[in-house]
Amino acid sequence: SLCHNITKQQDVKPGREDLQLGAIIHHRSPHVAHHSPHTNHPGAWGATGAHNSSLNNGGQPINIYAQSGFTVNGMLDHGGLTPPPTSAPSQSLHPGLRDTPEHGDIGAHHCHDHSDEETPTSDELEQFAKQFKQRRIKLGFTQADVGLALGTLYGNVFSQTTICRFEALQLSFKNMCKLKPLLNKWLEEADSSTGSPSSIDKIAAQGRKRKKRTSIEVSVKGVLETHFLKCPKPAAQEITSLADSLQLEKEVVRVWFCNRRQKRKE
DNA sequence: ATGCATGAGTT
DNA sequence: ACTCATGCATA
Repeated sequence: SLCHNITKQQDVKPGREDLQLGAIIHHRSPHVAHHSPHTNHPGAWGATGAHNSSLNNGGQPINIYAQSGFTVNGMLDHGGLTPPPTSAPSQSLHPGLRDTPEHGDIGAHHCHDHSDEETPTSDELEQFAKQFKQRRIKLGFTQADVGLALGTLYGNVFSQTTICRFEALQLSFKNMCKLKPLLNKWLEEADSSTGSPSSIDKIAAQGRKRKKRTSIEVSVKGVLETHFLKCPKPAAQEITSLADSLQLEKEVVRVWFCNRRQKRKE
């Protein structure tokens, strides 16, 4: 629900005006091995390797996934290391909703005005995201570094993906608002920190079995796209028949539509 | 950077 | 069964 005003320009534009100042960060890149060439295979949940984003050793895919809990649709064993603390209120905010409307605060008088506590506007978020990225790069940190730092700093770890999406404004307005304060704090802490950071503890792993990512052929995607334009929210039965005709698992098609819808809102 | 997937909370 | 926040794995 952010992209309305925010420039979500058609991606893929090599040279953006954005400055990648010569901050050449080398750091050890976490990319690892690839494996089995065969793509999807209904019902095959290979244990996937997980690696440590930062300090990855020899490149050995450390398999942290246990054999125990499955995750077949809906059922789950909760094992996630989701940081429990902080925020809990996840009130729905309508997709199309813009700035948060002011509430008539009766009796609630907040006289302190910190740097920014109030909900930012889309433009402010855009500004911040841009600035954030620049400084992050100048300071020599990767997106993954930041995500990890947020964890050691505030207990909420985030992935490289999320930081990336934040910078690219690809999160919902609400989500952007939630993360901004954290990233802002990290930023302050980042350039002012001289050499105090220690922090290298994060509980290792938990077991989780994840379905191998299905690779949908381009031609098939085309068909899905076409259907999406006509009906972005197909009924269960339509999904079933569509999946059947495309020779995909129903679940895969269902998820595809969910993700497609979500993407549209970004 | 992005595609498909998971899971908690809603509808 | 959906939305939303989030992330592993991969391009």
